[in-house]
Amino acid sequence: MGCTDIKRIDNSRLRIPRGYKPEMRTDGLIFVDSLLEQFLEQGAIEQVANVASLPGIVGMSLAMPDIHTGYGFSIGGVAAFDIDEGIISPGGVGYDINCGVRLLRSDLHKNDLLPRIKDLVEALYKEIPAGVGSKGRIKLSSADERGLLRKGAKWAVENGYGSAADLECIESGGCIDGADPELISDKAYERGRQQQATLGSGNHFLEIQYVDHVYDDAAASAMGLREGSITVMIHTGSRGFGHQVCTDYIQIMAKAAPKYHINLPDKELVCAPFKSSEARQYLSAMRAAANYAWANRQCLTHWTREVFMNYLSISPSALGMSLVYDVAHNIAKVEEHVINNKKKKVVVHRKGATRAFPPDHPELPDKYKKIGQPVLIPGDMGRLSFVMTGTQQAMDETFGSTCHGAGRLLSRHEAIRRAKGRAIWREMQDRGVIVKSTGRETLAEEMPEAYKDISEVVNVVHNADISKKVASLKPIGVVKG
DNA sequence: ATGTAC
Repeated sequence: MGCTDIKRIDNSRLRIPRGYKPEMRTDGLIFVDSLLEQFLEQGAIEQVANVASLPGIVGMSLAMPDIHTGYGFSIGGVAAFDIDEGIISPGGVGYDINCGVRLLRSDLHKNDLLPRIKDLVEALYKEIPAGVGSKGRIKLSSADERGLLRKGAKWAVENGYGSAADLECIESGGCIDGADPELISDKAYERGRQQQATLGSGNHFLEIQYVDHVYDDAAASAMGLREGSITVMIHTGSRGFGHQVCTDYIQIMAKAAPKYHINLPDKELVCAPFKSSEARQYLSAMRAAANYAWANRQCLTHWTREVFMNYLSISPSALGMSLVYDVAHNIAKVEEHVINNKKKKVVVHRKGATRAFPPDHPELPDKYKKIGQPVLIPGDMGRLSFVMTGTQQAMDETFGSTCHGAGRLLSRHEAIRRAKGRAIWREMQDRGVIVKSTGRETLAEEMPEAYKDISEVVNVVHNADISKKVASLKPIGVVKG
């Protein structure tokens, strides 16, 4: 009827019109089909609308099909703001700054590994520190840590963790410029010093998988993926370090919003004008946390290769474990996008969303110029994960972004309640997945039924053409926090 | 996600 009703545009898109809430400056757009629409939370819709009311928003307030309610901004949200008139908001990035995923391919076949998978998972579990508050194997001095914050994965490679070739296959080369170690609190330094090169907890994991199905031969071949070949996926972020940075800057920005007369529909949306000193400081600290996460995934990669080589008694070349790609799922970046036929710099917030740049984009390494940026989308530990590629449609419609995962279906609490009296590890084993975790509660929170079906989520973004399916990956061994 | 409430 009126211009205040949510309206389905097509099979993949739902519009939240500007009139839905009086303070909205632009429309909201949620990528969901009618199947996933039934799981759409009212709170998440409100959050998309709230983000649409922030100053300087460019284009629409967007959300991906894995949307759910988060801190201020929904998880699965994408929003871009004008450099001159817009804002930056820590809630638009989230607490786990540069939580992200990397995928390693190998020359192993699943048949090489299946008979010995249990011991291999045990071996990985022994070498990869995991769990809440777990401490790392690397002893960092404060000076080391400052270098790491500036250099990210480059620091890891310089210190013997992996090779220079790895860096080419990481978003932003695994090192984002403009990180400032001076803007980090002592508390963050202390947490970060102990936790570098650890997996963490919750939905973070290290997973041994095999390529289940190839949808796009050319793209899969460019990534070195063949049906049956073994891959490893690592999902982790900036641990307590990024959490502390977010906490510190939410406090700082709580004062900034009233100072700059920004009207907030929800106080969790605390932000500051992009050009303000508070915003510049947050951006520099956030970049340090992003680099921390890239170093983290790089160090864990090194140990993963070591465990595989030692366990199988094979050489690096026989293993062939190279990095396919590494993406950030929680980050704010200054990027150039075409808006109304004009190139414009904007600050893109991706919170539970993946960059999905198209073929020929200058930020892509040569080997992916033809196919577009690899997009890595982890599912739950029982079903599948997906590899996709970025598209021009994403560039035109979503600031070069797509979904990031399955999205929770049950709250952690509800999942634990439903898992009472069950042995999730055994249920997983019966499904052909060997799982090793620090605690049974983590397994309960992370059991497959706690998540939406990743295949349904991926179908929406594939059909909307904001990324294209390349391959599905089936888990066979999982290390969890 | 998180020294899962300073």
